[in-house]
Amino acid sequence: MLWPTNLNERQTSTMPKVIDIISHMRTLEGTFPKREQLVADFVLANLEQISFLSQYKIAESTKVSVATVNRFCTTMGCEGFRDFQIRLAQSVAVSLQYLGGPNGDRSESGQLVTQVFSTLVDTLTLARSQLDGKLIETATDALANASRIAFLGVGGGSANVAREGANRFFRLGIPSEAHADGYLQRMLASTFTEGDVIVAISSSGQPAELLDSVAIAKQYGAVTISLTKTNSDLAKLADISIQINIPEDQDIYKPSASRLVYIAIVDVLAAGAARKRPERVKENLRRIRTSLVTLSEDSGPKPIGD
Amino acid sequence: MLWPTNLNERQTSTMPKVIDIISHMRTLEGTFPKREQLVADFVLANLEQISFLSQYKIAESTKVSVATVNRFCTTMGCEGFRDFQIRLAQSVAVSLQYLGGPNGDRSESGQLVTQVFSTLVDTLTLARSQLDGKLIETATDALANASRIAFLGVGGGSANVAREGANRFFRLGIPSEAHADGYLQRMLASTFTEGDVIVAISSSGQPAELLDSVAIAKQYGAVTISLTKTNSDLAKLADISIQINIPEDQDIYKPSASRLVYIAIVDVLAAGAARKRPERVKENLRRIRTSLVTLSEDSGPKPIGD
DNA sequence: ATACAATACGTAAATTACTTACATTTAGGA
DNA sequence: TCCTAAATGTAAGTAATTTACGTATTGTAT
Repeated sequence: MLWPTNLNERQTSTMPKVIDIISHMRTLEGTFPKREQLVADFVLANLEQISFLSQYKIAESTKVSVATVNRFCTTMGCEGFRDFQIRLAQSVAVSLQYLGGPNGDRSESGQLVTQVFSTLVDTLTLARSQLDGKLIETATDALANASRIAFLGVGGGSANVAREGANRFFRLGIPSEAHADGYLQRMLASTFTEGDVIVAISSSGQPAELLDSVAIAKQYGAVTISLTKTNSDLAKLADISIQINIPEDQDIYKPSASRLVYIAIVDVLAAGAARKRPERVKENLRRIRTSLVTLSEDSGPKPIGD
Repeated sequence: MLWPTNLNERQTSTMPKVIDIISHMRTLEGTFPKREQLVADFVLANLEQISFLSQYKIAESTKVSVATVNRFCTTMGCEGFRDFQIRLAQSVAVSLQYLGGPNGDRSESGQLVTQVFSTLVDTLTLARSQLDGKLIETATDALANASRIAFLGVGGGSANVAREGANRFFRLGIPSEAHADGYLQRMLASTFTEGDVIVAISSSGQPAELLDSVAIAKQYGAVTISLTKTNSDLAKLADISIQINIPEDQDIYKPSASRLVYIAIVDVLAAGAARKRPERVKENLRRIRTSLVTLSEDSGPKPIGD
């Protein structure tokens, strides 16, 4: 536990609520009042330093009043600035643990790399906390027993995730395809029936072609799984909905981390399904590996399918 | 003084990543003055709480004066109580990391999720440590100024990474395409010339079509960037080689994390290139966003391209 | 459009916490 | 025993945080 466990009533009053304050901050991103948002931005941009600064310094740097900085802390669910400072220090320490800390690379590019990677790690952490084991269990069960699977996605990002899905699952010996075209999706959906599984992927959860396809497939008895935003239309429609709530970064120069999270979840599903049908998987992977060996002489263990 | 004290030094000097103040305290055990030793004992006995207590409370509990508590902090090599508190919080957070957090989800699926995600995070960390800022700088420079870019990949995984690349870069206003077919790749490569950039992606770094394509494009004056295994043929061939050494997991049930790392690196490149041409990027993203708005009524900030 | 309510924000006072200076005590050695 | 230096506590001084309150801004219902 990161929080005081005895000594005074700290413990009984307002305790663990916030597990990882950095993720929490990203979650709240955009919901802050204007000036507090400035503080949030500054904090995120100076994670490592914040804990060693005073409220006053932060107020100065962000051009807001000290009180606003303080309010920002309470908005974050902390007791006050002090409390916030400590919790942030802990979160940062944990993150640095993963990222190798303030290593020598202070160049602009080095910072860029760090920034992108830490966002990814943070986002992965955030997503992981939203995944329910039971739900994954249900989903992998359906997938492992599917007679065929279609991964549907619309738009660059989701379409690629869909391809990844197909790419993973056909290796398990389950006929799998990915489609990004709305008409094809609907047509395909209408051919799906009992024993088949549709996986609809969308970070917005709104595209009409996906909603239609899922509805159609459902009607004919196929199992529908969605991988999408919490409470979106798509999430409500599918039989099994893996719902993830990821704050999209407001920095338009920074690629969104959500695709990566989706791919990670697809990985989880594939790994889970693989465990449920070990013999077939082994045999299939062996065959695939064999087919690749002829393509290059080097015969060491290598990633399957580049 | 053990650690750098002010902010500027903090950044430049080689500070230990995570200062382990706890073991430092244990090292000094016994060398403290009598009353300070009392403080040390108390701190070690209440590690998790200390950071949320005030000097007064500690002085009270240990029956020493506030000044002694403060002196204890300076003998520990800290600036003062504040500094000590933060550092201790960080050490404690890191220690607790290893002891397995409040991971409620002990189901088999929950563990599966944890396993996949932590593998990913570990792999990302590993990759991050192998990335050189200067190289990224060179690569983003070339990309940002490219008149067109082709992302080439072979096989399911790399081909998808290539698509991701194209998907990212066309948003920046740079004509970008992705190809997975060996013949197309070679044909395309022969049309590339000065000002154009080829990005060849392969986790093995051996596919002949990639090697050929890179060689051809190079010959006609295009810049070639590779994203591949350290010291592979492809890495040796390309002008700018981003080399990553990732141990492929032997657990065949566990999807390989390398694709994810490659995508992360593509993200870095895209983010870096975006920063180098801010105006064009902003305008392009605005246009894309606008084009999407008509597709769904919700107009809040959303990921671009689902 | 207007007025009312709610939220957001800054100023300044109040409080709390931390630091330092100095006086007193203690311990060890000549 | 006396002297010195280190150790400790007291209390003053300083810095930082929190709270209270008034103004401005935003949103909403009439």
